[in-house]
Amino acid sequence: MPLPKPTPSELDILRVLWRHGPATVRAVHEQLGGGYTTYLKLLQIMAEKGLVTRTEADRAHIYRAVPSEHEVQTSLLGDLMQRAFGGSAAQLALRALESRRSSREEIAQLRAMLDRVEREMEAPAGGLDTTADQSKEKKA
Amino acid sequence: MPLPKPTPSELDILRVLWRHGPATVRAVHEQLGGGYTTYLKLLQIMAEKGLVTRTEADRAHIYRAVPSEHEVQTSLLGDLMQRAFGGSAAQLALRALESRRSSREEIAQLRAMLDRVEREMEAPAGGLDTTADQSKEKKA
DNA sequence: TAGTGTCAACGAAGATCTTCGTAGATCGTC
DNA sequence: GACGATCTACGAAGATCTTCGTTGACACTA
Repeated sequence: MPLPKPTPSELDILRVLWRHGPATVRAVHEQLGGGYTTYLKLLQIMAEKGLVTRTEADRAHIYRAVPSEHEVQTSLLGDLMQRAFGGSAAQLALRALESRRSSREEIAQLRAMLDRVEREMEAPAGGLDTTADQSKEKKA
Repeated sequence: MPLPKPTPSELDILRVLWRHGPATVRAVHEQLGGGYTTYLKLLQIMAEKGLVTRTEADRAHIYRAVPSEHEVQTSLLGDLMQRAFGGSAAQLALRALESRRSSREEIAQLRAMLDRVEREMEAPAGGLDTTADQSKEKKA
């Protein structure tokens, strides 16, 4: 198994690391509030799980997120898609859009995405690889 | 608080109830495999939580899903949207579509949805600016 | 009526998640 | 060198989730 799915608390921490970059326990703690050792413990567990790495050069260790935000989003979404949408990404997207606000720019992005998806339907890019895992990212 | 978010196991059970309609513990158990009393216990807990109701007329009680599939999907999606996508439904939808297969029909549905969303953006729905919404607001 | 099977109820165990207190090491300062 | 602040490590408690064994009630039947 590549990386475990982060728990809600772990996701909170990852979000801090994605936004602020590598950080100490104290920095995370100050961003999120609550007990200092709570985040120490969580970060230790996350390091065991492989969700973060740490540098022990200084006395206050520096933690870095391992998976990118993109990867985690894809993973969590794949999970929910399987569990609640019968594996249909489109049904999920439909549900996401149906009662919530989006900007014009986002709508334009989505149209472009639909165009792309439709184009790729005609060009057989790969087999029926419907794995729920995060797949390889096309490096830009 | 309306209804709690179903746990993964509870969601499995709800999916059976949505697909098959009201069912006994045995029916759920036969659909999902595993120990009989596991589902008995889960359904009892779900009844306490309000996720299902039950009819005790017969010796084998009949359980019914309380929230619709639609409602649960919306709820779980809203949760994930907040936790992992900074509240952006469009970003979530984009991520859902970017590496997964959808049918032409689903893509057409999505385009229609985008059209609708965009139309609703332009039509202020009523003369009054009843923006009882969450968007831009000067702090009080 | 004794035996077999099905049912709900209950309790408990194990896993995971979250939180925090305490202990011990280290650093800076007086 | 003593003191206080800061840090890691460790353990444990409480909550939730999942699973299952046992018990007692009930029903069918030979």
